[in-house]
Amino acid sequence: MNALHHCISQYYPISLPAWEALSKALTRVEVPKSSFLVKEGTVCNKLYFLEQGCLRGYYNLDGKEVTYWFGFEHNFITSFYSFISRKPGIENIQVLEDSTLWGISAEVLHQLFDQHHDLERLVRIINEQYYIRLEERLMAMQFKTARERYEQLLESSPHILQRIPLGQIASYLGISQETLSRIRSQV
Amino acid sequence: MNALHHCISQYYPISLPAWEALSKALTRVEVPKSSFLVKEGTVCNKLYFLEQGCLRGYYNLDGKEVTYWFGFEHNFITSFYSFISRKPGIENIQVLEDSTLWGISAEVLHQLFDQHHDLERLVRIINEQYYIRLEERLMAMQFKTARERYEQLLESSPHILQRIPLGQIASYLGISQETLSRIRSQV
DNA sequence: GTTTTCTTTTGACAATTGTCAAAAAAGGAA
DNA sequence: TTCCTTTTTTGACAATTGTCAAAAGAAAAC
Repeated sequence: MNALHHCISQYYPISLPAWEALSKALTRVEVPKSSFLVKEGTVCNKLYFLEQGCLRGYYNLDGKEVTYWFGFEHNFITSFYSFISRKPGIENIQVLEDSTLWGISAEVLHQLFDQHHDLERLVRIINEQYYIRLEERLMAMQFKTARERYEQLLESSPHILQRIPLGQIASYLGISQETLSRIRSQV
Repeated sequence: MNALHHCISQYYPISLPAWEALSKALTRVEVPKSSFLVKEGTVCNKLYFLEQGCLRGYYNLDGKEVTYWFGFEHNFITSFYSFISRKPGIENIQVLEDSTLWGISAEVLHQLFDQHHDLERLVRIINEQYYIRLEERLMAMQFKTARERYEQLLESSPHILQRIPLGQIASYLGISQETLSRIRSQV
C-alpha cells in the first residue's frame, strides 16, 4: 500500500482523511500468471493499482490477439472504456506474471469523490497524465516507421523487452512479429 | 454561450452557481481564418470551447506539417500537453475557418475548481470521454489499413471531408496525400 | 536428459504505402 | 473573364511491411 501512497503523492498530495478513506476502500487482489483480470464482453467495474507484476490488455480482431498496452509496477490498470462507460468492453486483461494489485469499484470510488474533493482532483490529474502518454503513443504510431517506434520503445521502456514475448511487443507496436524480428537483427 | 451550457450538460449537469462562475470567467475570442490560436514553442495557457468554426492541431516533423487533430463546433480545444504540463509545446493550432471560441486560463480554471467541486468533476468526466476517443483512434492507427481508417472516418465524420483539404486529412490518417487520393478514386 | 511446447528467426514473395515529378482541376483575386 | 495560387490526381518506381511456411532456438514439462 505504501507504493500506492508514494505513487499518488507524485501526482497530487491528497489529505490524510482522503487517504485513509481510500486505503480502507481498497481490496488486495492476487492473480496468477496466465489468468484474466478482465474478460471481453463483461463490464470492468474496478480500477486497479498494480503493486507487483505485469499485465497486458488485448482484444481479438480477425482471429488475432491485438495487444495495445502493457502494465507494470505502479501503473493504474483498468479496462478504461468499460470502466468509464459502464458497458461491456472488448478488452481482455491478461496476467503475464503473478501479480498483486489493489482494487476499488466504480461505485465506491464515486462515493469517495463525493466525500473527498481532493480525491477527485487526484484522479483528474492522473487521467490527464495518462492522456498525455496516449497522445505521445498516437503520434509515434501516426508518423514514425516501425523501426523508429521500436527504437523509441527501447529507450523509454527497455524492461519491456526482457519481460514480454516478441509477438506481443510487435502487436503493441502495430507491426508483425517477423518484421520486428528483422528490425532487431539489423540494429 | 448557450451552446457551451448545452454541451456541458450532456457530460455532467453542474450547479447553477458553478455555471454562473464559469460563464463569468469566460472570454469570447474571435479568430480569422489562417491565423494561429497557439504557436509552437509557447505555453498554451488557455482552454477553449469552440462555438463556431474549425481548427486543426499540427506540428512540424522533418519539414512536414503533421496534423493530428481537427476541432469542430462544440469541441473543447487546447494544446493539451502544454496546458496540462505548463510547458512550451510543439503544437500549432491553426484556424481553418473564421471561428468563435470561449476561453479560460488555467489559473482561473484551477481557482474555480477550488470553489466548485462539481466543475472539477465535469472536467474529469470530459477528460475521460476525450481519452476514450483517443483510445479508439490509436486502435485504428495501430491495427487498420489506410483504406479502413479512411472508411471509418467517412462514417464517423463525413463533414470533415467537405471542410478540410485532402492533404491535411491524409496527414491526420497517417498516410501520404497521394495514397489517400488513390484510395478515394477506388471506393 | 529427453520430449514437448512455445518463441524467435529466416526465406521467398506479395501487397501496401511512400516519394518524386508532373499534369489536371478547383478556387480566389484582380 | 483571366490569371494566379492552391489542391488534387496520376504515373513510375522504390521502400517498407505483411503473409505464409519452415527451421532454429529456448523454455517448460515429464
